[in-house]
Amino acid sequence: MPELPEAETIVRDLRARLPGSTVARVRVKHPDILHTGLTPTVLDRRLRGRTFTGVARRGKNVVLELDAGLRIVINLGMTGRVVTSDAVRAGELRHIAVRIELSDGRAVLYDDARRFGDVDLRDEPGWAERDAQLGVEPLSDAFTAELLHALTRTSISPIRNWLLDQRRVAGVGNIYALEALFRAGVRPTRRARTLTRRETAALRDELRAVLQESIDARGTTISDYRDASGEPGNFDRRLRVYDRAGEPCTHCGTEIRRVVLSNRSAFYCRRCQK
DNA sequence: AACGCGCCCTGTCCGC
DNA sequence: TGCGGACAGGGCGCGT
Repeated sequence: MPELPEAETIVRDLRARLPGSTVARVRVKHPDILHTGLTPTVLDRRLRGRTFTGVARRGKNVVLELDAGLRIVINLGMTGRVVTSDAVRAGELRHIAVRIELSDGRAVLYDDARRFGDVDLRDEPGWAERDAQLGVEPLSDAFTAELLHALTRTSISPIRNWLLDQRRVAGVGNIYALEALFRAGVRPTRRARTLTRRETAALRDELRAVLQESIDARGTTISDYRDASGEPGNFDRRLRVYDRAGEPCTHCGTEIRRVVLSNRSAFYCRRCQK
């Protein structure tokens, strides 16, 4: 579910609620969402008494920062939510996998119906390792047209698949990859290395635009995404191709097509996208 | 080495 | 109303 804009929205909400609070204890209901090697006992023991100092985002990951350089790294998978207990009604969350109880009586809750998410705990060097696995932040100054062009030269993958690989560009998922490709006039099936300089420049610009516009709208809610305040996002009304198979293209009226790439749907306008 | 596929798991929707 | 199948915003591990 959540891509960069949804993670960013959650991070901004938590940033207003979490720093300064101290962990009392941690309860894990579904240990299968813990990162490989991490156990409920270790998580509880290492977090007790630690104080939250900040909240950050890296790609699609929500990063809860604590003193002593500790970080809780949360990948939301398809249905993950991170909220503080004071922001939701009792009973609203039906799949709480991890509950981080705070000394002020509140709790940080990780809820995940499908349990595709991942909760990890990292010290400073451990975080550096994870950070290094992720590609460039698309909203950063480092994400230039030059860089995107250079990175795509060696790949024969369809550009949609290429964009989903978090080791290259961090934070782009299926929705925003397809929306950016539509705006840039590039078909999702095009092999990455065949994009012209003009096309990679347009794709870079449109990716940044669509991600920023979605952040401004507090993300996209298809069905169950909610931000850390429990509110749905508003960007779904602005989607031009995602999940619009059979509907007319907003630009030319041609029916939007659906194709399957690597077992995941891709949507495009065959007239507007070359 | 890079790539695509199957799979992880639960919920929802659609056709019969 | 019930049931089976398809599908879902992600990403890992595997075989090629």
